[in-house]
Amino acid sequence: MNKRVTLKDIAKHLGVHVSTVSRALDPEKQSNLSADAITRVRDVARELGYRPNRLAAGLRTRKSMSIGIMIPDITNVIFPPIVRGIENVLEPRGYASILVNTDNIAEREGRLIQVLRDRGVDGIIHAAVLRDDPTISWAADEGLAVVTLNRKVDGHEIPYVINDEEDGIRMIVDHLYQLGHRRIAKIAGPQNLSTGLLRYEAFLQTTKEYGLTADPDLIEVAQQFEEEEGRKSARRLLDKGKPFTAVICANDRLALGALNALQESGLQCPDDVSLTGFNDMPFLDLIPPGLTTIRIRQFRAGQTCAQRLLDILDQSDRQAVAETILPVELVLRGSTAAPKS
Amino acid sequence: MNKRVTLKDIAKHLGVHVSTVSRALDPEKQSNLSADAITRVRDVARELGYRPNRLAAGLRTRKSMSIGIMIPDITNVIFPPIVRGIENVLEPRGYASILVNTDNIAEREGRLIQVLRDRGVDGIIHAAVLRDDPTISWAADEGLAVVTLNRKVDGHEIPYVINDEEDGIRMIVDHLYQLGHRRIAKIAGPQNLSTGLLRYEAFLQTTKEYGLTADPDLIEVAQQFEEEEGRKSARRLLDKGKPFTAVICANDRLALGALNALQESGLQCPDDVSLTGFNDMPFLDLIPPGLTTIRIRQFRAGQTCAQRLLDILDQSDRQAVAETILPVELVLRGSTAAPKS
DNA sequence: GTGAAAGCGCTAACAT
DNA sequence: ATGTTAGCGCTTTCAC
Repeated sequence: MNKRVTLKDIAKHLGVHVSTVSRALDPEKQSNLSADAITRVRDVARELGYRPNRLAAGLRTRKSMSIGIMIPDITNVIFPPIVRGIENVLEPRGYASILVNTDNIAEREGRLIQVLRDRGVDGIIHAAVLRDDPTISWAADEGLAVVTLNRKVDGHEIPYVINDEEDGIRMIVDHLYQLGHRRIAKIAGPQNLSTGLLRYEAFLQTTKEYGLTADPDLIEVAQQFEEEEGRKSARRLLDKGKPFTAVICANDRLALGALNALQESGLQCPDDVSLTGFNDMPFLDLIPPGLTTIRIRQFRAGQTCAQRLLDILDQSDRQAVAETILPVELVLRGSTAAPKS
Repeated sequence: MNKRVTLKDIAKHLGVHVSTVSRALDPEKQSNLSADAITRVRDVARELGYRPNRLAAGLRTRKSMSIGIMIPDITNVIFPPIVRGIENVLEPRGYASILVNTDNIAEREGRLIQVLRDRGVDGIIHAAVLRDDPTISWAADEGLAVVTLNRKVDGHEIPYVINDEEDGIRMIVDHLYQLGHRRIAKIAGPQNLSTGLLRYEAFLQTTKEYGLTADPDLIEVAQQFEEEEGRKSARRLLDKGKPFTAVICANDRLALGALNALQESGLQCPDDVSLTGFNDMPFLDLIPPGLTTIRIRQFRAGQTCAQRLLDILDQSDRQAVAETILPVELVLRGSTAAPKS
């Protein structure tokens, strides 16, 4: 356990002042130093195995070169690609990321923002999707650079990156409509999450445009984006006895749960009921009958978010592209077909 | 963008010295302070919205209260639960984690260890599984607390947490043997990863114990733990023309690829060939015919690793439980059955 | 072109 | 029980 080499050590070694060493090691400041001094410092630095102490530098410059990533839960398969996308952009620029999981609990989210701030992060990418929380606005007010993913925060000019949820739902409704479906049920996601709300609203809007009757009995709202909730919701739809030929689910996991419920009731997908998801999770293509879904480019969303954050960090005026809407894509698989009748 | 409240601000507010404020806010140091002073400081701290600057504290105490987590790739579904398990233990204790992805590239791994050290992490949990890299030993030598997951580092008393790979393979071989399989093929994983090597060695050892002939023509070594490699390896096995009734794959992804190759060749699983994986990835149960596999408790592995790291961090003597072997579990599904005859 | 000095915010001896 | 002083390692004015 040898003590770490500091600027002072290098300075002592060369008989120069620490500030000289500091300058020699900073590409920006080398201009006003003798070329000779620069090389000598660099050589000794390498020789002694010098590594800068970023905490000390950060304390002085008030830039920690670290950012916080807030997501609901890394074990949810849609988030790892987002995280990787973010790091793909940030890491080459010298930023480290501190990852925190909010579990969609407001209290936890608030606490974690504090934690991130205490650690001096320069910015936060907020991919957790609670619709109403005051803390993130507060963080932005406090001077932290913030970009949200999948959400707009009302009353604040916090830049956001969202996927085109509405277009996704539109493509699904259109696809089902073209196949001949007219009685389309909906299993919506939690309405306190922006994705849940947006997809639900888009469903209502689009079905209306297509002249489909919005039968309240054909709509269920799941409390969580989880298989079990999808199962229960589908059960409730079936129990009501109202006929339907297709079910649009707010995400893939709800759809997988619904699929399970249908099968338990002896219904075949897509023969008896067509089913759609949203997200295009990994491995979804391997699960029969293959879920028709909307593909979101999670990796790219992460990259884009990170780029927006860098934009803000680079230009101190804090003005950056306010809105970015990423395109989504319809993926056709075996779970949708023309209704029998 | 208001400037942050510091200890000095509180001190000025109360007309006391910063050190008094510092002490009043530190639960450990409150003993030798008047109860009155403590409450007054706390009240003002809350009133002004004081938040400690951990970078400054860390610079002074040489403890950043942050740790590094090194994994190959967070988008690999087996790692998120590990990460969550780690944070489940570390976060309540006030540690933040910096996550880095090595992509199993030695050069990248070395660089990232440096990055973590530059940021003053107190320790590293190393869940990347390259078998030979000098850098992690170097980090341990430098005084960083290190725990590895899934790997022992030779010649260093670095504590490690591993899953009982050998027992897993043994259970699989036994299961297939009981079913009546005698000609068992193997698709091994990359041999530069400890899991790849350990599972391969366990296969050789166990089949020998069971008196099964180790036909080199029934063994393929995949270059990556990926579906496509599994597919190719299975293809090569089939092309050789040697008969086999079962294939033990080094992990689930290789097995899924192999399954694909079998099906393309018109072979049914398990009717013509039984197939096994390793890990029990999420959603694996939904993919037909259901892969018989070994379940690893990833979340618990993460928790255990974190606990070991805390052990080291807490007791300065750096002596902790050197080895932890976690039990694994056989999960029977539809991909294994008795050979046709 | 380089040195001196100050200070980021905090903690930890050492006083009193 | 509290104040004084020093310093973690770095950057950055201001001198010369």
